[in-house]
Amino acid sequence: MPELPEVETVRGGLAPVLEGHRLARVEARRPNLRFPLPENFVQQLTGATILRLDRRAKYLLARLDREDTLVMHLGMSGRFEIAKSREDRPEGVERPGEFHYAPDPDPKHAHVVFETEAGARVTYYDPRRFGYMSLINTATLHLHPWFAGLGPEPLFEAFDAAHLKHAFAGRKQGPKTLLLDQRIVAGLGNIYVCEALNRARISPFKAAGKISLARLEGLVTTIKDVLREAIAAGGSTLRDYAQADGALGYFQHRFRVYDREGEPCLNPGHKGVIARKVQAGRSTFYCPVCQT
DNA sequence: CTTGGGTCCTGTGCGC
DNA sequence: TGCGCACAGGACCCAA
Repeated sequence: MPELPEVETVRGGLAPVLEGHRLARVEARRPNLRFPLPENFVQQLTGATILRLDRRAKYLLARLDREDTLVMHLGMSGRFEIAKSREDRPEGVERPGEFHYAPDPDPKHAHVVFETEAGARVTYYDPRRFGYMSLINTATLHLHPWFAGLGPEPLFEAFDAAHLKHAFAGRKQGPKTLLLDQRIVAGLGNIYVCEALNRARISPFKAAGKISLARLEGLVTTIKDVLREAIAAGGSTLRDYAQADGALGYFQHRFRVYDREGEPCLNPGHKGVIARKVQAGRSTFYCPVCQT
């Protein structure tokens, strides 16, 4: 799924049509995504104004002029699309508040629909339905199980080598596995962890507790670099991820290891070939030669 | 506490 | 062309 750069890209795409806008109509086309939607989901959201759209880890947070925040997670295959209301209404038809949209291209997986008073329709699609949404009291959001244990944002200063040193201390698992743990750092996923470790030339399998502080400094730098580059590129479009406006991210063209098994390592100075191994149930792509 | 494995759900792409 | 299997961006839960 969408990892931090993709969620950040989605946030940026949705913000112009949602921030400061009132929801005129909300539709839940099924009672559950991964989890049941709140009983009063549609009722709570209808008429609410989205004050601001934020991101924490891989969660999108729509701050409402209500007690609750709309929390959304895209899971593996979640995606938003924005449809603007059509300008070409039939001649003479003037019905304020009634908008016309092009037919939904994928109605089978369109699970939640938001329409603003200004006439933007935001549809949430999620074939695998690993994504989820909920309404959570804003004042106690940080205490909610989804948020209470989250590690620092990787692009914030609090995420540094000292933090990793502490989090990795005594751990025998590889840094690959631990960096996927949202309690250690929040927002990384399989792709960007593989990419960062290759750039830092650190083995995904090395006991994390034995990585020197100096190499952790390098790792922190590459993590921040790869995330910033990916955000600038609009994220990575693999199978079904797209930006909210339908545009495709293009960071996938800059992958150095992810999904490149058998191809040459791009780090200079050697002729290593990218390998794939399953680690903790997930594919790890790495260069066996330069990642030590 | 750490670690590995299974699970949710559906779609796609590959080899035969 | 059809079929079965492996695999997919996440994260929780449980047992050892």
